[in-house]
Amino acid sequence: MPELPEVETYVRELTPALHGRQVMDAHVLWPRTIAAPTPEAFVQRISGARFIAFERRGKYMVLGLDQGDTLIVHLRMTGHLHVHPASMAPDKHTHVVMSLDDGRRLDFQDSRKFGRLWLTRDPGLVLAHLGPEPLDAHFSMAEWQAKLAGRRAAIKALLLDQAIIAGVGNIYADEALFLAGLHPTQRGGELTLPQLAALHASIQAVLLAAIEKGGSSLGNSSLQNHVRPTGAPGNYQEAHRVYQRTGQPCPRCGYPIERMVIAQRSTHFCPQCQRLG
DNA sequence: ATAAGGCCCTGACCGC
DNA sequence: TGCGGTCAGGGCCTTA
Repeated sequence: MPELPEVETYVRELTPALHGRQVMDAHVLWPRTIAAPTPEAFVQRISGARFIAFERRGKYMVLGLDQGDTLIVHLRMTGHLHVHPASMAPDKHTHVVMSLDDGRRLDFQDSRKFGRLWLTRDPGLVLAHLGPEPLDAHFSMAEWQAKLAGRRAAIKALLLDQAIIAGVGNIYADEALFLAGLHPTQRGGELTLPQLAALHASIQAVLLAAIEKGGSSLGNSSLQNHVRPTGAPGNYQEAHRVYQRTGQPCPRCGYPIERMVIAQRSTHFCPQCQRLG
């Protein structure tokens, strides 16, 4: 559930905490968390490396190190990356710990264990499958149109496809479709030019507004899906118009929000404001 | 090439 | 109170 706005918030807030910090030592407590290289090689190569660059690509954090490696982090559903005092005991869902040269510790914790870390000299290889960045100035209508042309799958499913557009997940797909007034089962390839333009604009608007609020924080306790590096939650969940608001009145017309399943994902929409056709 | 379904995981929640 | 079953969900993998 951390999607583009949540990951962007992470990268922005981790930058001042990690910039110039050196990893002194690392431990892997759940080996499958390390996608590549082997956990042993991961520990060896990250020890001694210094964080010098901080970027986001889609839902990936891309943290550049000074010895040629890049640490790539994907939080998936419930992953967290936090800087703690070294004296603080890691919680039970902590799978990777990295001791820093300032007496603090960078912990990766993830109750669902779906999150992954890569250490690579070629980040482009890990990120090669990703489609355009929705907030990039180069994300044009022409490219958007081309990506969806001929596609017969539901637009909701296509919005979740990271090769079509990078960084949109279940929350922001539902919110963008509502803003654009599009029914989630509409086939992607059958959208008209005005509909494509409305969706293109809605995706950008909803992502920017969510970044402004530090992302959306949902769930509770150990299933909290997004807590900022500072420990604060995001606030955008209060602005959700349809996501997880089944039965509540549509903010535009008052009709109850409905829920359906598309591509095995719960989908929330207003049947009045988002009509097929 | 595209689409659809399974899988990885575990905490929350429900019914008994 | 406790137990078993079901669900959620991103993205990779397999199958059609």
